[in-house]
Amino acid sequence: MAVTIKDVAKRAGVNASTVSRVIKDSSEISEKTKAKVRKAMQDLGYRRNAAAQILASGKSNTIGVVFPPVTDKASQPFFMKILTSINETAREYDISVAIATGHSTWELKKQVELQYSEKRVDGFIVLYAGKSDEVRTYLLDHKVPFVLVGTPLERQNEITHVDNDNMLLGREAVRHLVELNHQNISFVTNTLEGEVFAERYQGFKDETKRLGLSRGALLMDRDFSVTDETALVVLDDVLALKVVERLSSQGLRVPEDISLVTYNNSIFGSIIHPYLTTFDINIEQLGAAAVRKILDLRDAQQQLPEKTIIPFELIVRESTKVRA
Amino acid sequence: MAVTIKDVAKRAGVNASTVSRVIKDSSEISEKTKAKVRKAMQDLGYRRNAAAQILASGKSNTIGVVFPPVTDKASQPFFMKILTSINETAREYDISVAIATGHSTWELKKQVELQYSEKRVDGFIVLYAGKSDEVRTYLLDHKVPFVLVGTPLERQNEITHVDNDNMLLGREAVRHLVELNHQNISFVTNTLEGEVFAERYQGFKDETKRLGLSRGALLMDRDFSVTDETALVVLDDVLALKVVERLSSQGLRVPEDISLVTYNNSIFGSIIHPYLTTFDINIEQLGAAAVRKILDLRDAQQQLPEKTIIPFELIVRESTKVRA
DNA sequence: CTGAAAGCGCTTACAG
DNA sequence: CTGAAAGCGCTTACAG
Repeated sequence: MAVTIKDVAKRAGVNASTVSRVIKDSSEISEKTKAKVRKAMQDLGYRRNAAAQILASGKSNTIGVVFPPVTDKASQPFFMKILTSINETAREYDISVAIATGHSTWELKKQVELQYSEKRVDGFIVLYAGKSDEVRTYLLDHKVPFVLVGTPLERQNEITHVDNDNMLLGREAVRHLVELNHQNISFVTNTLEGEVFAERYQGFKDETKRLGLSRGALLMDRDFSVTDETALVVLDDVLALKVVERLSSQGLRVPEDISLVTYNNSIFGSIIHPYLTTFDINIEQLGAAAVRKILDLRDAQQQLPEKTIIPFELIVRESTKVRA
Repeated sequence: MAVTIKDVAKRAGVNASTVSRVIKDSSEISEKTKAKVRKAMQDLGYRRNAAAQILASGKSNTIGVVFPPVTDKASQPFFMKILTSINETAREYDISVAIATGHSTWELKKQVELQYSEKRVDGFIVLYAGKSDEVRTYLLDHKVPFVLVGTPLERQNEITHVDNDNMLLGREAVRHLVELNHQNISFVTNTLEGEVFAERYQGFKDETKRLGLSRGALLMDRDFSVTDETALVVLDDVLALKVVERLSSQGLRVPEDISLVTYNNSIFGSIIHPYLTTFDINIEQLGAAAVRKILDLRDAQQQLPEKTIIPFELIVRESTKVRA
């Protein structure tokens, strides 16, 4: 059958345990022996058997990625992008990725529990934050290592998480618009829930207040309309598309009549004109940082929960301009 | 540590091998013994150790899902949707899912090779079709079980694949428009490559020809414009958004002046008006069928490559109307 | 229908 | 620096 450690050992004229040590590049082994063994591995085309290694070592070297329970939400480009980034970073550390998806938190919890109890994974990266749910409760209760992408609304102090600074994101949007000479600025949202809205809006309010420009939030619903605004901060790209359309039906053009800055830099922002001025939230780094954190947690190099802030970048495109 | 098969055996007063047989619900074991053993498993909270099972059985019970090499492409909703569907179907069969992502076919091939040679996966589902590449060559050359989602352009006869009937999809689009009394219909594309374009366009041509309405394809580029068309068939949702915009800038409104039918029923089609009339290609079923096929292949219940056709459904929304 | 035993391919104290 | 041995937790012929 396949080439095993024993075959390599025989060919190299050493013991199997030595081969094992060479595989993990143990500093105990002399360079000479290492070279000899590596040559034998080469010659034979040796590949480790993952299952055997996991069983013997007790480490799965696999992390589970938990998607949000709503399938619709999961089809946003964000998730595929971060999954790619997680997978690539994991590979650098020779770690595999398993996934948990489902239509409800109950299903998700079942999967998470199964994967962990069958020792398929060493820990999890959870791709949704906000309020606590069954999944998180399970992880916390059973002291399973995990990191959250986003900011938890509860027990924030006990959860290692990775996120952008959404408050700052709120403030910076205002700053950009004010630099373009805008004064009458509103924040547009289609939800009042979730930590993303809460924090971006808070940042928006803080900054407008600081500048003496205080305004409220506009809810994007049937009755949405603007009054004297010359600029808007919109919660995300997809919503921004709808806002542009609505404004247009009210005879307002972006950016000629009204400027608009939004978030996420997803593909939605650059399909049709005006291409959207948007904050890139650096999904690649979010994913990479999440992987590093979960590995730290697993190896207990760091036990205290901490928050990692990922920088963002303003992408100026067509939806904002200087107020005349 | 964790509860093992031995603990269960002791508690149930049987041999470990009997417990193992109960786990896989072997017909050799009496119902009485099964009940006894199951009770013991319950009491002890037994969970199998996945790695041990894989090592001993030689089956990983995991399938690898290979994403296309371009990250941009991978962020289309299609991929996350099918991944979800694959994962859910796999779960029904007690199968895990591993993923392979990368920026180049070379990276992808490296991963695929690694996963297979380390015996992490039993086979693969490849999420992109078209021309052959390193990945597919590797799989074919090494006789690795795999199924393609989409239609291969080469060696089609040797590859098990799952796809919609794109030719029929082309014809049906014409049919829908003709039913609405349209006669001057063109096909709009932004690429001349790929089997999706080739087949949908072929179907379009066949049907228009049959009806004596023959027209060519319009390439969506800088110079795009229509002449006497009253209806268009557009290659996909995202392109359709751009087409609507371009038409609008030429003073043509959809569907008042020109009808438009497109494909994929992605989220892009229902963000802004006109919501697009589109064919739902049934991604869930594509994923589910792919899983079943790869399991069949693995278990060699069926060795001959075959094509599985997944049905589609026309979703009529706002972008098509009866020609006055 | 059930048990005893060997084995899957690694890792890791323990010795030297 | 290297080897011999036990063990990780299962599965699966082989016997009876």
